[in-house]
Amino acid sequence: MGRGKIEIKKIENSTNRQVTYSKRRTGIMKKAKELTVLCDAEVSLIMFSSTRKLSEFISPSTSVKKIFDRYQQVTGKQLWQHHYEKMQENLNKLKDVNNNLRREIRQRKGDDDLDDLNIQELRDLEQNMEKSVKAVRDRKFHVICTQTDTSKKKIKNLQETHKFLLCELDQIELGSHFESSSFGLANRSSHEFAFRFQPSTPNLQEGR
Amino acid sequence: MGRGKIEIKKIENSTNRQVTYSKRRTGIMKKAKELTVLCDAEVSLIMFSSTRKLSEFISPSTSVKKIFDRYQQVTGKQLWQHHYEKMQENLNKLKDVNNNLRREIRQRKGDDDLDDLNIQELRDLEQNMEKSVKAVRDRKFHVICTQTDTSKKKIKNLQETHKFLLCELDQIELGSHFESSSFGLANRSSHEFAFRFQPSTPNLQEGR
DNA sequence: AACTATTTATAAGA
DNA sequence: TTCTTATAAATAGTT
Repeated sequence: MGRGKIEIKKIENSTNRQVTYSKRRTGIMKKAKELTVLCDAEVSLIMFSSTRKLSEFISPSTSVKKIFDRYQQVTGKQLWQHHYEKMQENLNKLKDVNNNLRREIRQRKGDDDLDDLNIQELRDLEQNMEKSVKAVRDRKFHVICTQTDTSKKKIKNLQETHKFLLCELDQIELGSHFESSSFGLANRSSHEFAFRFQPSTPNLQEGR
Repeated sequence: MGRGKIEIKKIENSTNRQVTYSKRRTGIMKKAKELTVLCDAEVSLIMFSSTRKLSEFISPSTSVKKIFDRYQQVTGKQLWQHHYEKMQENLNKLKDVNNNLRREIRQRKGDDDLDDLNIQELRDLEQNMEKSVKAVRDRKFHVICTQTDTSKKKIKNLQETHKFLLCELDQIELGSHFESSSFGLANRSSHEFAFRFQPSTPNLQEGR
């Protein structure tokens, strides 16, 4: 339909191809619309040009998602469904595991769910829990011991620092007496004290 | 394009509509094919007739899935993605919950994971577990008591039955002596015994 | 983007 | 559904 008949094969001239695409795209879109209206059909027409540009026509009564869901139903091609179902399955499995874990915790908490256990199961559970309490208690003792140990060391450290300070103080007081009596500069001694006090106890803060 | 011009509106005559659909479907499919070949385009044409019959044309170089994936990419319309992401989110949440539950159980089992707890948490856990063990123990005792109780009742029941049987036996033996001595029918006594024995102990089986 | 000669699609009828 | 055919519509090549 045109000035001359053309062979249906790829148009090699890029410009020509583009022009033809544009013209025919308009044509096929019109056809799709007419089909929709005349025949009460649902049409989805999606086109990508060789330059990857998207054009689409969807019957107003529907949507791409609807068309596609229906397409999947009819063809039986699952495409995403598989992925989906696997996920759902996973979800349910996790839920199950979750419920079992919760139940175990409830039993171990003695909340309820104990009614389902028979005497032997109760005995086992009790024994198991005794063992567990012991483990927790052991761990607690261990922590306490460690802390006690640390405390002892701290105290020892502090005592030594204290002793050292007393020593220093003695020396300072001796010096101060000497200085003030020799040169009469007693009001300068407090500065001297402050100056010498701080740098000689650098590990006071570190004794954590 | 035909013997007469037609208005583009729904063809009310069902048969006509069907015929037109069939003809135009062929036409639009041909157009889609030509577009694909001539212009090196990727086309997806999906149609549902008013009778819900599916027809499709997909460019040979692609597939419905590819076309739709690309469509989603280009349009940004996510379609299924939302559903998907929600599911994934759910899955991750469940996994987290799961891990926390597992950790709690491990702590309650004293397996490991106790290293993360400080002294106060350990104390609380220990106390909590002591309480739980008590609950389990109580439940065990309760079950034992119930069982003991049931046993006692069973025994009592059996004892009474036994007593009753002895009583009956005595009477039978007395009767038997009397009968056999008075009328000399000693060989009939065994039947009488069997007859009277069974119906007089109907609750023997019920003592479970 | 418009024109138009020609091909193509198709409405109506068989 | 298919064929026929008159006619409407689409479009290739041109401007």
